[in-house]
Amino acid sequence: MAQENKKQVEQITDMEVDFAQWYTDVCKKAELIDYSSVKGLFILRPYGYAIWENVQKELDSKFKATGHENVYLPLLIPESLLEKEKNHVEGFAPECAWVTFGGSEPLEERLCIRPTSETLFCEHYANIIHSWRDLPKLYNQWCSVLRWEKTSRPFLRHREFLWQEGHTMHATAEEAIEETERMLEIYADFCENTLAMPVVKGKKTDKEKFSGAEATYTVECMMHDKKALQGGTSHYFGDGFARAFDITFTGKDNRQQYPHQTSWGVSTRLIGGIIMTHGDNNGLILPPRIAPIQIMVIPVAQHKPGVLDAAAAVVSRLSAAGFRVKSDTSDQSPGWKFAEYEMKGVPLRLELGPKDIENHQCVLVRRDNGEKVFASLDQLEETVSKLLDSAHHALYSKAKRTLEDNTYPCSTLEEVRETMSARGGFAKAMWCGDLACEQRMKDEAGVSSRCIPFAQENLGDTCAICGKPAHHMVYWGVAY
RNA sequence: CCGGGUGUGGCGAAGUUUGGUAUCGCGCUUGACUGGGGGUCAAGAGGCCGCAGGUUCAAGUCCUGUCACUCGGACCA
Repeated sequence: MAQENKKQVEQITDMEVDFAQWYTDVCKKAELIDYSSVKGLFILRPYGYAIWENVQKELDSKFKATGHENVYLPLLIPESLLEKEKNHVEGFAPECAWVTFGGSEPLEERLCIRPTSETLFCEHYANIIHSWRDLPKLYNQWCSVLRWEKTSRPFLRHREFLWQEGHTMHATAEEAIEETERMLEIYADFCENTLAMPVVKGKKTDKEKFSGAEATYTVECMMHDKKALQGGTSHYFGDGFARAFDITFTGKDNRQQYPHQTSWGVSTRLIGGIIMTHGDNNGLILPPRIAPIQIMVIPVAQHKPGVLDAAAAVVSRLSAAGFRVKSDTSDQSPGWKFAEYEMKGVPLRLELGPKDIENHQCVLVRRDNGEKVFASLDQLEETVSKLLDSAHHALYSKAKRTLEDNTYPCSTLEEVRETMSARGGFAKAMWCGDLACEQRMKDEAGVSSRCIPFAQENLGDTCAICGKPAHHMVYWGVAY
């Protein structure tokens, strides 16, 4: 019954032919995105935005469940404020956009359109944190930020993008580190259990860590083209920003001290990850737990008496059971509708025609594997629930296999270079910890360090690059 | 930012070499027949040829500039 090998959608370039073009085609044809008149600023169309709304809904409830509160800080940052933390401003200044006029009057101080809000949070925290009783502060904000990137691509690199940024302050370093790890765990859980995207959890090297952070943690995913995409990051700042912004509190011991800080975020880039992790040559494949429409009901021979009523009844039943369900009662042919919702990645299609109604059944077809089943209308809710669940697990396992099958242990730089140029994917190799070696890996093998995984393996005692004693096993790869 | 490619109804293209009435397919609108994998027929609508200058009697076509998209690189989370 499976039809996964049959090409149904001709407007989408095959990913084997041109992966970048396939990706762009899917974004456009599935109506996730449109271009605007300014480079790098994209329009999120209803279907694309709906995916983001589901991301927000899921994550927001996880944040709230772990004690975080939502806030909203301003869009603009005075230059003097941005400059307070040296490393931070060095990292972001090259890609800031500036407001220099208010109406027709030049401003006395130019204002940066936020590329991230650490500085704003710090300024605010300096005002509201005075005592150990004021800690911890667990804030999050959903907003957009602006970074003047030189090249842009739908979801993967926007100049303006939507994200959430959590910013927290803690009395001790231990607490802050714990928070950093907790949030990374939430991201990992969300990627795997909601988006069906397996991750490699780990720590960034100093070279790859966030500007101004003491440590950056990441979840790394692998795309269909075997390149890496960072799913989310969580940073530990120590008290560096607190010192720069003069944030102090009086401890239980009546001593003035600096609080310890974290920040963490995910962005609409995750949507690009979903597309490139699960999609195929017929278009998008959405994991059921994030899909805006989980079940599309397609009435067949809908002009015949009773068909539309039966379809509406199925929609209200499934909707009452908590599923996200729609029906397409337009006068397009059923075949057209099949292709359309396949392209849009709807996880489950429900066909309902006169023959089905007569037999008190419907036809259910899974998007991920094309499997078709005839299901009695009696246990419809249970059947649908099981199918969506299996689809989630199948997508996860498939992606997990891709990740594992394309991760290669390597013992020398030369081996990394050969493996990466021949097959792509991730290389795992031992590393001494020197920036020079990391740089050589980039220059000579074309890969950057993705992370130092929490799950360390001992592949040898010496650095794959210089041969000196190794301290870490690192995942290397080409990143988006 | 550097290098290559591309901008012509909503989409995909031809036309540019050699300047001379704006073309084709899909889609769209209306109607009829259809309907279990992108249906058939008929009649219609829709274009400042990316934008701005210039050359010319005449510019989609030639020249200059500019913007955007795209591929590769550099930069970047």
